[in-house]
Amino acid sequence: MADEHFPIETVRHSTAHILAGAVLELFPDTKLGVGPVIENGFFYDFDLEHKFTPVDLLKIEKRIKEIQKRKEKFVRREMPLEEAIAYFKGRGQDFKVELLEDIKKHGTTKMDEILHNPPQPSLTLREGEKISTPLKIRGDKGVMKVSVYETGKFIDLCRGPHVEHSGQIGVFKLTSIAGAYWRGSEKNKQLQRIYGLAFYTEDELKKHLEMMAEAEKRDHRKLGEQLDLFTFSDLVGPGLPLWTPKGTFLRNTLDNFVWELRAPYGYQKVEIPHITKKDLYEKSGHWQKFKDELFKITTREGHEFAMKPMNCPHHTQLYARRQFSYRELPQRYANTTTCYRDEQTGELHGLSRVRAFTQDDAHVFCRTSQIGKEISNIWEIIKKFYKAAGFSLTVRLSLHDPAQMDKYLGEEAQWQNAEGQLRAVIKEKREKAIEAKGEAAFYGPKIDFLAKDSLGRQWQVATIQLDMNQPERFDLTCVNEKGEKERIVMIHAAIMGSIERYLSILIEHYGGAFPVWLAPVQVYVGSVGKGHSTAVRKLGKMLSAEGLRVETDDGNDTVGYKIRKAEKQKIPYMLVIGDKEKSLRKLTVRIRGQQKQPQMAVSAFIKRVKKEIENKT
RNA sequence: GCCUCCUUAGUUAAAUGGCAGAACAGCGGUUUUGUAAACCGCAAACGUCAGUUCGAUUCUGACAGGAGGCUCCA
Repeated sequence: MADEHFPIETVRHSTAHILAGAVLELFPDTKLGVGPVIENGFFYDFDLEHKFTPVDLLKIEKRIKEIQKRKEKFVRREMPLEEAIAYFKGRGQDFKVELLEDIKKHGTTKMDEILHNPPQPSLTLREGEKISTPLKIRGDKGVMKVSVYETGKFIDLCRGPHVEHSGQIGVFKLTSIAGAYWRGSEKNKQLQRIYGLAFYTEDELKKHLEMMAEAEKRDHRKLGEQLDLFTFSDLVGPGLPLWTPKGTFLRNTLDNFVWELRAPYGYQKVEIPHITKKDLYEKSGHWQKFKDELFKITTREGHEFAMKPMNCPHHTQLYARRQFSYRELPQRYANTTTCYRDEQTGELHGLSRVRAFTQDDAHVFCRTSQIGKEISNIWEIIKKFYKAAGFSLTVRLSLHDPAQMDKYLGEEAQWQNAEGQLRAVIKEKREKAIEAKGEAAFYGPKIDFLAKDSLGRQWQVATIQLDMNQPERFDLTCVNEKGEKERIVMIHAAIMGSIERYLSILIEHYGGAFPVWLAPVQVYVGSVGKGHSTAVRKLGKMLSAEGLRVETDDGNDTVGYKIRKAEKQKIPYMLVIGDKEKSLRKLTVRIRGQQKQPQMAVSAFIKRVKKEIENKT
């Protein structure tokens, strides 16, 4: 058990240090990268000839435990920069030297910006520790100094703070070995990264491991196969899911739900081809930015086409078909349609990252004065949609990064304006949003929605994007009250984002046990014995006629076996028909995941199921 | 794309430098069953292509596919 007087980040960070120390003891020639704190634990990057194996992880764990017993003190020392450079150079710690040289040149290692999950160093210090976060310190005589921490023979460049001695590090477990580029750039050398978990107590670690095991059980790739929802084929290719009847049912049902929610707000369905001449993307700006990720097609006459990686440019051409009056605006075009992106093979993952995905996309073409109302409406749709599945939403305002304007279309002033518009909507709606610099799309700022699932994990889901660039590029206008051409704006609104990705989240959220309204099969009807087939079929027909999705089974298996099959398919209701139910006056109803079997009349059962469908529970 | 690891029936999986053993699912039969696995039988697999070897599912390499990361993500 770790000392709870220290913030958990400190405990994790110190654990990372001891990990590095243990690796150095076991593999003395190791060069050290960096070892920050991440969610639930830490990692440390190493460079050495030897390739770590899972057996090494056990050895390293053992050595860490030994160091733990030694209770080695974390001693903070301040060294003049030059001395530190010489020191780490002498030990062959080239990466540390590189970091120090950077401090010398730029005054910072820039590591925080580079790391994907920048550690949030805690400012809480233990008593008697005066200096905290700044890694570099300007000494009294103007000599630049850095802080190093010494534990036993191991010394690391570090801003601290740390626990007092190695006996106080966290209850930990080394979880995996992975490759990671030095400083996060694929141009650099790839180091070996060891990931670890660390908590205050055994109990917390155990709980976390249990959560991970539960997440693994719910892995949508596994459940997708078990529940027969989708599949992949080596002949078709990676990242190209094929949808079974049950999976297709889920897709359509979700899409219909979105459509139902959109209907009151005046959306109209449109349809577009899935390929285009490259000219469209040259004009939109996508070609220059994303040409490597496009699936390209050359026609027999030598013209270059591309599969559409998104729908907005096509939709602009729908709007551009004629001149609209301000009276006809907003024009709201909704389109559930598949997009294609040539993702790197290493990035593909189940349904969450694929090469062919279906967007529930909509574009609102409106006047600047209409932005607030339109975004507010989309926001309402999103809230209703995610509430139905029991997700709690967090909102993020994704802004541009003024330091990297080359990443974006348009001018700084235009961005300021667009972002101001979004802030105004958020304020007017009295919603809370965290602001995130550099998370914007290249054509405009976004309001992103993050959903927390039943295991407490957060996923980015819906997004509303304000685009002032593409209307400019495609010269989209309306005629205003004065008879002048007025520049319009475009709002991108996806509720699920991608159906594939949303389903991956939904499958894991429900653990495959979909609510009745979504379940591909809602009711299972099985027979007890030979004489009950007719009654089973009759009831099946009766329930189907009521619009329920029923699977009947009068095979010659035992009742226990039939129930097992239905439970494994996570069918919400199971009915067994035997002598007792032959008359169909009273049904014995088994509810998924429950042992009790309430008795009810057929009509009462139908009423109950229909009510659940109605309420989407 | 990069790093590490993996690839045996539909699925889960065992063993092996010299015939690949099983479970579940499937199919055929027996049984007619009361809420998470009745019984018997049958069929079905070493990802692909090279190399080493008398002989390769096993060793080596390439390719394909997968896993965990990294990079990327309109």
